[in-house]
Amino acid sequence: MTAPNQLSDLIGDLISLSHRLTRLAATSTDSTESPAVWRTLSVLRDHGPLRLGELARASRVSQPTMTKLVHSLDERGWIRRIADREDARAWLISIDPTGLAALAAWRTELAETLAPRFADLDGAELDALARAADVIRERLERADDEAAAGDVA
Amino acid sequence: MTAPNQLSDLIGDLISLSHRLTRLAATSTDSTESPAVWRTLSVLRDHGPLRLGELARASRVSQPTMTKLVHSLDERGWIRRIADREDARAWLISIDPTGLAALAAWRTELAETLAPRFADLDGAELDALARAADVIRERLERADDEAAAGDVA
DNA sequence: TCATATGCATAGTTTTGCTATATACTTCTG
DNA sequence: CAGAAGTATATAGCAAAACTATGCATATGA
Repeated sequence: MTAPNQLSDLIGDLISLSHRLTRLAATSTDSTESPAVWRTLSVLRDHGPLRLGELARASRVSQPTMTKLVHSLDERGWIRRIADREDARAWLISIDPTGLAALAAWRTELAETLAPRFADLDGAELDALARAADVIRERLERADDEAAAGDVA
Repeated sequence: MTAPNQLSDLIGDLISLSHRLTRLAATSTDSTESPAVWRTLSVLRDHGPLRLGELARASRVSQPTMTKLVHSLDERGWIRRIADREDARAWLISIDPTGLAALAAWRTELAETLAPRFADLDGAELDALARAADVIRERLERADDEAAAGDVA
């Protein structure tokens, strides 16, 4: 059965599969970086510069956790802290070209490791994966926006 | 662009999105259980009874970690340890009806929380998600089998 | 200007998972 | 059949990652 008619089952399956896929990725590369590092860099790459608090919400970690993460990313030179001229308490965190390169390298390594498993996909399957990725990305962004509600107005 | 022509980009995107979706799920429910609990129960539900070591590989954790997990699941009554009559060192771990119910309850809670975000999907999008889930599941099982290579023959 | 709110940093703890190793049983060899 | 080697799980101890609570500096508004 390709299409469960219960949205609810589909969501449950997607989450479980995501868990397992995440673990597969985590154990597939030699990278010693935590998943949070790549998640954070990915968010920065997709969104552009964000305040530390916004970044924490988008990456779904607490603010203190993001403070630590940003610290370690900064030491590596993978991000840049730009002082917010409009608010001396705040920083804008932006991904450095070095970080972008590190992210790209990780994605390449991951793809090389996993590609064999996905090499035999036909066009329709590839298309389904790409469409699914788009849908999920869109819903995640929406969730981020809602989590940050109040910032904008 | 709906279909990146680089498989490699698609894989990178899927992994990043999985990370974020996993975090979204983790912070969306009131469940105090670790993701590993649900991942393990899901694997048991899909595969049926497995040896502890096989379960560790399928759930992508080390064997000692799975020993602890199984211990805590056992205390809760969510799984059963069945002595393997053919090998006194080994156990077959099977999901208990209670565990199945707990898993179902978590999936329901998750679906109720997340369904609003996915409520406006059209048929084609739903189909793409379902097909993507099938493809990913298949590749994960294949990865599991390879990790356990040697068991069968 | 003082009170309150907000953004980030720090401290300390809990959770989760790991590596290394021990124990018990099985299997193979002579 | 004894003993060596291998395999399945358990235990010990440690490292990483994320949390809550709280502190400090700046902003905002009466």
